[in-house]
Amino acid sequence: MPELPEVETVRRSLHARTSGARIAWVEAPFAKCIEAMTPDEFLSVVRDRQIMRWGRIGKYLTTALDDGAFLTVHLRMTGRLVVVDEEIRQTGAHTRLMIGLADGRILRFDDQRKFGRIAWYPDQDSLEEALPLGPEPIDERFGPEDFHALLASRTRPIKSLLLDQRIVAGVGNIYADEALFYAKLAPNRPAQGLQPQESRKLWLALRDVLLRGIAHRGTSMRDYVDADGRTGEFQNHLMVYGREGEPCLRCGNRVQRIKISGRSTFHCPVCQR
DNA sequence: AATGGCCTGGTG
DNA sequence: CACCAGGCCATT
Repeated sequence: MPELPEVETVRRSLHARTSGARIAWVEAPFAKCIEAMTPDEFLSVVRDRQIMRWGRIGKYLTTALDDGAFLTVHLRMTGRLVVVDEEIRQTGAHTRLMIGLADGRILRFDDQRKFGRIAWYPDQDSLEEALPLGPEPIDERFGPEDFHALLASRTRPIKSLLLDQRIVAGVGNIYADEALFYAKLAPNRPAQGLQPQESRKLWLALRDVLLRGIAHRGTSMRDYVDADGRTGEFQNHLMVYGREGEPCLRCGNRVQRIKISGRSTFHCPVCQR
């Protein structure tokens, strides 16, 4: 499930492979994956444009084109954006969109569950307006007091806030559970009940686990691979996520699974308080 | 704030 | 055969 570290890993591999490439053609076996446009309309705005650089905002991949326009790609659950070297238009079973590059390669968007979306924006302002996201937790300008202020006025469980992209951008189910584990906080604690020293611990844990996720090139539970088709390896370093019934790696008690905001939530009821 | 819909492959 | 996974959006 691509969260901030996975999307950042894809961004890096895409940038290394496709910056400077020119778009030649588009084919959309699943037209709905393009937001608010038909495939023909999409082709008309991206044709012959050069991909300048790949960026990331929260879980959105962004790409700047040479005419000032931007594309965004959201992989949602099962989306993959891979660069295919063969000139053959080889279609995978779940290929939803192909962006043909002038050099013969293909930027292929595969998505088993059809949740992922690509969008085009004429400029940076319209892009930012369309994505009302909170601050990046790994942004240097995002301090512990900023984080505490976001939590102070809210009654929802702390985990719900971590998952809310308008509060902080990029955190999903895996890294939320991991950060709460490292901060030793129960996921259902009301956000406003956190003491400044507790929110500071969570701030630290969140940044740490996201940066380590990036360093390990993301978590591959089932579908996730980067633009080169490589899996990540942070799944080998998870403390609680997916470990229901197994011993807590800190205290030995059983990891429990509960539901918060309709999401499976893995935690240790003994050392997370 | 909580719930349902979008989706499809895998599981019980 | 029913149900679950889950990010995000729309609806209540």
